[in-house]
Amino acid sequence: MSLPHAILTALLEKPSSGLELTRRFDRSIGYFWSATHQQIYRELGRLEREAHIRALPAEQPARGQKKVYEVLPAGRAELTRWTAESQDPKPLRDALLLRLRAAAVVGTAGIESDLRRHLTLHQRQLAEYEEIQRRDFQPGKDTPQDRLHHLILRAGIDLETFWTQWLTRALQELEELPAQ
Amino acid sequence: MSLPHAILTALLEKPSSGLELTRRFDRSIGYFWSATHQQIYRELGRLEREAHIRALPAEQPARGQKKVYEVLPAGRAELTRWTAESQDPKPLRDALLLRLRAAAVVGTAGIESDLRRHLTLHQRQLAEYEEIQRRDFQPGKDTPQDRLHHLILRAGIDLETFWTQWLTRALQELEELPAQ
DNA sequence: AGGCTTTGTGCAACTAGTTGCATAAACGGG
DNA sequence: CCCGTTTATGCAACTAGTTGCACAAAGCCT
Repeated sequence: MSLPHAILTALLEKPSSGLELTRRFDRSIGYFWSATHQQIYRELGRLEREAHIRALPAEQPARGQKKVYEVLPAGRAELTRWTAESQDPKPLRDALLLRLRAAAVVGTAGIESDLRRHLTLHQRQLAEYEEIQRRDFQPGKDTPQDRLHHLILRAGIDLETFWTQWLTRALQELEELPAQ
Repeated sequence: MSLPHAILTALLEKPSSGLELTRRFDRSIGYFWSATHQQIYRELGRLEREAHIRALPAEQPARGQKKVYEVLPAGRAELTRWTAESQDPKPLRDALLLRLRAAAVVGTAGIESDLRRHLTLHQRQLAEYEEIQRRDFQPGKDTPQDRLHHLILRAGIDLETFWTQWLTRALQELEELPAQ
């Protein structure tokens, strides 16, 4: 139930077309709420129907024609409401931990290479986040917005740090285990 | 695509009925792959149809009658295959980070109390994990199974530690922010 | 014996996300 | 001017997870 709110947030930051949104999701909001262009278009349709957003007037709004959306007051109100609403954290769901648990029963053969691959991916993601931090969060920039964005980025950095450390340890443990 | 494998793992650890599985999910596997009893029954049905598991012979298998399942060789083979298979980590999806990003646009009013609530919940979960660690992982127990289970538990502990630290910092930052 | 709660199983409808494909305009090169 | 690529929009079918409810047996209390 969060995709519409992710879109409202993105559109408030800057009115955009479906494709522009898709690209921006790939770079920023998508780091913690990813979406495909199909999802985004479907949701834009819904939000427009509910009068939370509207397409900016264009000359010839035809198929294959860029359509830029902006948020209406009702949309902003809904986002404000949702943001302040109390929501339960949803339980962790991680296939890798599950696989390790399965490996404890059927044997660890073959899982090591995938752990190594995951480690590389998380290291890469961590490097990307740190690059963003270096580039976008110089000591000078310090508006409330910057501080919040930095806080969110820090969550990403810390999570990726956790995974790289944990995976390193996991690989070490696997090595010490008697071969099965 | 992991629930059937979670169930196979649980059944290999110990043959069980649907309700027993549900309870065990609440205490162990469910910490990283939760499921409701409805999901579990549906999946048990599927797994039985595909001959990955079978119900242990009972006198009168009627509705409202306990049905204990065990894993068949084909089921174990499938679990072994899945465990060793290469799988991409799925991108982070976290509503709280999204809400904070929204708050950067529409204002942080009202979000603080929920952050505090989340902090309490994560602290509680952390305490629960640490209790399990104390109880189930004494220095003596050191079979390969124990080591893998401990490794998984440590992931849970480290994740909850991350969240408590990050939320503490987030609350601190919010306080320092000019009221909106 | 009659009703009340617990144990156990399960269906049906709904919601959210994913995958695969279709379509059209615009643009750039030969 | 045709033709392939890029930009842009979108539908349809599928998969997975959630929510709400139903129903039967068994035990337990009075």
